[in-house]
Amino acid sequence: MIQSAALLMRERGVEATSFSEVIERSGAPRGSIYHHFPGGKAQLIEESTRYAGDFIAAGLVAALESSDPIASVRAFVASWRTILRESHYGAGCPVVAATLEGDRTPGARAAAGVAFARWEELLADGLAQRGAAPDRARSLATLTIAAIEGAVIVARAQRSSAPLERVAGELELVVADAIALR
Amino acid sequence: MIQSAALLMRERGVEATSFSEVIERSGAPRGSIYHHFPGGKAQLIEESTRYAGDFIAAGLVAALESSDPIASVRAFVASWRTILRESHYGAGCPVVAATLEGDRTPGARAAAGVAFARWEELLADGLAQRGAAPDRARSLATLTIAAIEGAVIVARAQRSSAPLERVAGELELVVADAIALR
DNA sequence: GTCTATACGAAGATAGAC
DNA sequence: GTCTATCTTCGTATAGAC
Repeated sequence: MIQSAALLMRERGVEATSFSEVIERSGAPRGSIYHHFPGGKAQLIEESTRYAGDFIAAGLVAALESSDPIASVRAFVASWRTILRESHYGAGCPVVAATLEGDRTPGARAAAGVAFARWEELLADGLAQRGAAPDRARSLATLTIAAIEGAVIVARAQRSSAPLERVAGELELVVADAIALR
Repeated sequence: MIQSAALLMRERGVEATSFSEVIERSGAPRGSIYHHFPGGKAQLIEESTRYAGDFIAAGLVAALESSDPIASVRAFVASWRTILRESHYGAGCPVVAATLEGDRTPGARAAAGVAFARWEELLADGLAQRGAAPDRARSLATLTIAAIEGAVIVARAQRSSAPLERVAGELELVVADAIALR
C-alpha cells in the first residue's frame, strides 16, 4: 500500500490520491486500512513520502558508486529520464508532491524536507570525496537536486525530456568546473 | 476569481483549491461562477495558470531591465524569496502546481508548459543580449528556471530559504562563467 | 448577472460482525 | 485482520427564480 500510494502521489499528487485507488492498485484488502494506518490518510502519505525518499536515496547511492562525479550526475538524471519516458510524462517525484500539498499533511511535508536534506548530504559528500571543491560541495548538491527536480516538472508540463537534457548538460559543466577549480 | 484561484493554487495545489474558497477569498458572487466559467473548475484553473504565467513573465521582464545579467538573476530570486518568507514557506509557484496535478486538467498543464517556455525564451534572450555565450543561453535559461523552481520546493519542505540562497549563489557563478567564456 | 436550492458523486472515517 | 455497511462531509455542477 505504501508503495502504491507513492506511485499514485507522483502521478496525481497527494490530494488526488484516494484510498480507493491505493486499494485497487495494491490489491490490499479494504477492511484493513485503518488497522495498518490508524492515522488514516495522513499517516499513509507520510509513510509513503519516507518510503519514496529512502528509495530515491538508494538510487543516489548507487549512482555515486562511480568514481567519476559527472557519471554519477548522469546516472541520477538517467533514472529520472526513464521515469518520465515510461510514464509518458505523467509521473514525477512523490516527495515534491508531498511538499506542495503539505499544509494539510504537515508530517508528509516534514518527511519531504528530511528526504531532500538526506539526498543533499549524500550528494555533497560524494562530490567532495570525488574532487569537488570542498567549500562548494554542499551548494553544488543543492543546485543539482533542485535543478533536476525543477527540470522534471518542466519536462512534464512540456511533455518532453528536452528540458531535462539541457539541465543535465549544464549541471555536468558546473560539476566539471568545480572539480577543475580545486 | 482568477487571481484568487492562482493564490490558492500556489498554497494548496489544484485539487485542494475549491470553488468555495475561491469565492470566499475573492468576494465574488456564488451564483455567477458558471456564468463566467462555463467550463467549470477546469476552465478556472487553466485561466489562472495562464494568468500566473503572464504575471511571473512580467516579473522576469522587470528583472531583465538591468544590464547586468547576474543582477537580473538576483532580482528574480529575490521575488521568490519574498513569496516564501511572507507566506511562511506556505506558498510556491502556481504554474508548478498546475503541472503536477495536470492529468485531470490537461489544459492547465499545457498552459504551464507554455508559461515555462515563455520564461525560458525571455531569460535566454536576455542572457544572450547581455553577454552570455549565445550557444549556451538557452540551456542556461532552462537551468536557471528549473533550479529556482526546484529550490522553492525544497525551501518549502524545509521551511527555510537556505536552499534557495545556495542555489542562487551557484547560479550566479554559472552565469558569470558563461559570460567570461564568451 | 446573481440568487437559492439541490442533485449527485466521491472521499475519509467509523462501527460492529466474523 | 478483514469484511460489510454506513455516516458525514464536501465538492462540482445544475435548475430555475429574480
